[in-house]
Amino acid sequence: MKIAIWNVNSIKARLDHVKNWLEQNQPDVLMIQELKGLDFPTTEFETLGYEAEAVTQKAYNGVATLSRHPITVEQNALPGDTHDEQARYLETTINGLRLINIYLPNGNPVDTEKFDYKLAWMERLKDRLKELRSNDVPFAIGGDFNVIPEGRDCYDPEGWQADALFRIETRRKFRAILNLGLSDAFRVYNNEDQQYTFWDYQAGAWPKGLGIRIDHFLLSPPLTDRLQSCVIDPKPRGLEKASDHTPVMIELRD
DNA sequence: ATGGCTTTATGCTAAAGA
Repeated sequence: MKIAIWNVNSIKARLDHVKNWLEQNQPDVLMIQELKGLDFPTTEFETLGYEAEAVTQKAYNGVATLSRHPITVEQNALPGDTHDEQARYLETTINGLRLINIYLPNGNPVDTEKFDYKLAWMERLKDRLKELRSNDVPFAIGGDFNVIPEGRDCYDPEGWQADALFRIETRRKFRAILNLGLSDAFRVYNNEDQQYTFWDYQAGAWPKGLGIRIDHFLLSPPLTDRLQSCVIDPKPRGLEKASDHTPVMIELRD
C-alpha cells in the first residue's frame, strides 16, 4: 500500500500539479495539507478514481485525504479543545488502517500566542496518539509537522535555533510524541543528512539547495515493521508555479 | 532583511506562511 503526503500551498493554485502527480505515482492514498480555501474540487479527483474527504476553512489551513479505497472518517478535528476552529486534522480508516492527516501549526513568531497554540496543539496530539496506542490501534500519521527534528534536517541549525520550527520546546514535544513508540519513517532506512521536504520561495532557496525537513510520517510499531520504503520526491518543487513543499511517500508490505 | 516570494481575500493592502 502506497501512502503519500503533500503540503500543496493552495489546492486551487496546485490542482494540475496534484492531478499529474497522482497519475504518475499512483498512490493508494494522498493526504494533502494547506488547501487554503473553503471549496475543495472533489469531482476533479473522482474522475481519477479517488474518493475525497476534506476539512476546510476560509483562506487558511485545510486538509484533505484522497483514496482509491473507501474512506471512513473517525475524527475531523483534533480532540481536546472544542473551541479550536482551525482546519488541521483529519483521522480516517482506510483498508483497515488508521491514517491521520495533520497540518501542525507553524508557531511563529515565538513571542506570541501562536507559539503557545503550537505547543498546546502538540500536547493534544500526543494525548490523542497515546489513546490510540493504549487501545492498540495501529496507525500512520503524516503531514506538515512544522518541526525540524534534528540539526542535520536543515541547512543552518544555528540560524534556525530561535525559530518555532526548531525551538527546543518544539523538539521536546516532538520527541515526546516519538517516545510513544513511534518511528520517523524517513529515518528507518535513510541516514543521510540534508534531506529536505521544503524550500522557501525567497532568496533562491530551491536553486541553492537550502531546505528543511518538516513533512513527516510517524508509524506505530506494527506499521514500522511493515515499512518497505519512505521516499521524498523533490521533482514537483522544480515545476513552474510549484508549492514550496514536495511530496513524501511510504510503501507498506501487505 | 525587521522575510528578499506566494496565496487568499470580494482586494487596490494585509495577513500568513516557515
